[in-house]
This record gives sequence, C-alpha cells and structure tokens, in this order.
Amino acid sequence: MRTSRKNVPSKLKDQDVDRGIERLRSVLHARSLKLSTVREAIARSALTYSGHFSVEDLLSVLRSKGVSGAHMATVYRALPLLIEAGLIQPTMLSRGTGHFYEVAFEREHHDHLVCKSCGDVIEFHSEAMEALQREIAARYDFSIEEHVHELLGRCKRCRAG
Amino acid sequence: MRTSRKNVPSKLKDQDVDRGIERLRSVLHARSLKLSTVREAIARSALTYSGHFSVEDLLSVLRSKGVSGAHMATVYRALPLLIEAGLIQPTMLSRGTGHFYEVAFEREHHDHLVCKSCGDVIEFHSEAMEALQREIAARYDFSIEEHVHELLGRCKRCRAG
DNA sequence: TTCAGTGCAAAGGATTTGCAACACC
DNA sequence: GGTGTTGCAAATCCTTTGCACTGAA
Repeated sequence: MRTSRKNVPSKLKDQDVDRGIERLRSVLHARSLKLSTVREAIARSALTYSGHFSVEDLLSVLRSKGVSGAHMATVYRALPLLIEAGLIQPTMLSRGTGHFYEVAFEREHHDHLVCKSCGDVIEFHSEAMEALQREIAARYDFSIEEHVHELLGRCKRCRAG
Repeated sequence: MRTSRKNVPSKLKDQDVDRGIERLRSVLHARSLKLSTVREAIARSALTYSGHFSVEDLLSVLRSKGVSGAHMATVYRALPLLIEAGLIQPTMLSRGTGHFYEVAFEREHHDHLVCKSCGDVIEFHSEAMEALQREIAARYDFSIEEHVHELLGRCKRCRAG
C-alpha cells in the first residue's frame, strides 16, 4: 500500500500542467470546441489546486488571480469538459451537499479516509482492495468502470483530543 | 461472500417491523420526542419498502396507503430520526441528484454494484473487504465508523444487449 | 466570418424553515 | 395542558438554462 507524502497530494509541476492543458485542447478540438482564455484559466486553477475543491473554492482562486468576473456558470460549464479530458474527477461524494473535485491528471488512483470530526482527508491506495473489487465484480459478471470508496470515521488526532 | 436471494432484499416480517417501531419509539422517547401517527406510518412504509427509495418514493407509498396528505416536509423531518434509530440508512450516494435510502434494521451490512446502464443494483458482502478496510484504517490510526462503497459499471445483461 | 463561449439573470429541483393549527403524552 | 408535530408556503442552496453579446479559429 502506498500513501502520498504526508497525505497531501503534491501539486503538479508547471510542465505537467502545460501537458494537461494540451490534453484539454486536444479533447476540445476533437469536439469542435474551443480552448478560451477563461477555460484555460479554469483548467490551470483546477490542476494546481492542492486537495479537494468545490466550485466555490475554484471561483475564489480565479478571482484572486484577477480573472475578471470569473463566473459561476462558466465554471459549471467547464467542469464536465475537464472531467472528460481526465484533468479532474469528482470525489468526496459522501459529503451531504455540494460536489467536490480533485486533480486526476497524471495522478494514480486512490481512495479516501475522511475524518468526520475535523474533515481531514487521508488518501490511500490498496492494490489488494482493487483486486478484491475485481474479484467481486467477476462473480456477478459485472464490469466495473469506476467506484466510490470512502472510509468515514475519526482520525488519530480527533480521537485523542 | 454472501448475497441476498436474487439480489433483492427481502421484506421484513410484520413482527420485525413492529420491533423496529418499538426501537424508534424508544429512541424518540429518550429524546423527549413523540411517535406520532404520521411518523409511525412513515416508519412502517420505510421498513417495508423493498429496495432503495427516495423521499418521493416513500411519499407515493404513503399516499397510496391513504395517509391523508402525507407531506414532503414531514418525511424530510422524519428521515433523520429513522436513521438515528437505525431503521434506515442513506445509500446510493453516487447517484447525481437526490438522496436514496434503504432499510437497515436487522439487515446485515452490504455494499452495492450499480449498473450505470439499467440502474439495477446488486448487493454484496465481502468479509475480506471489510477486513481489508479495517487493516487500512489501522495503518493510519483511524477508526472507521462507516463507509461508502459502490462499484459502478455494467451488468451482464446490459453488456450483452 | 462564423460558431462557440461568456456573463447575467432567471429558472429548476431538492431540501429546509417559519408559523399557526393540531395531536400526543 | 403543554410540548412536540404537521401542513403549507416561502425561503435556501446548488446547479442549469436562455439569451444577447464577445471572442477564438
């Protein structure tokens, strides 16, 4: 089992971000869509976001970067494209309200431990778990395309406090 | 690994439903809340619901039972109490919109395989999976209180079609 | 030049809340 | 009889849509 250093996903390097943008451009082009200035700014902000973010979070970043009047609707319209291009992926589905996303581009698959007390998120990857999932799917003649796996509870610190 | 017969959860027997109601009554009493006629009707409809249901689904059942003007707000207000009493539990979190629930009272824990094509849901339970989760949690000194685990993909029938 | 993209405001859907009337214990 | 509960409608929250205008290829 691997774990990201200090459980905080590392930011993509500039050159990786550029590659992500190229990927996006290519996906958009294939669909006769355009990579506008605003769209690119949204993609860059998402790719460099460290951790899990909501639309609101992304908007804050964009505004702080001075992307004039970054608009909610524009972000909502861009996200599905970023997902399609594999730049980000939805996550943290068990949070009651609102949706969250995280960088997916050139990151390995992982699942989450979520502390219900402090909200801290620990990422983990277990090949044994993945294998077990495949095994179960096979038993039902089911082909898995994706999965949601979150372990909710209390982290060490919150139990101690 | 066990699986429910034909992957459809069996309905609770009348006497089990009654026990569920008693459990609810006791939980409510402990909090100085009341088991009203409407509340009981909601609980019974939930406990006898076969499969996964939304608030809307539950409302339909209530209306068909003639529970006069079963109201949305009332159901929304009752659900958290039913969850607290362990009668039902939220589930199917990966469905985009709206929330779903299922009976939890005296049912063994299970997770779900969800067909993205036909929406069919297969329940499964894997002790190996549970053990692996505990192992991962231990590794991070994390105590698991609950988890969300859904495998999304395509069922045999939909792949064939 | 020609579609696609954007801002804005209004629409939508799901869930929640305020309040007066009502029902349990 | 005093609280908690209900119905109803209005309010919220998050997300989507329609439309006229702007911008990328």
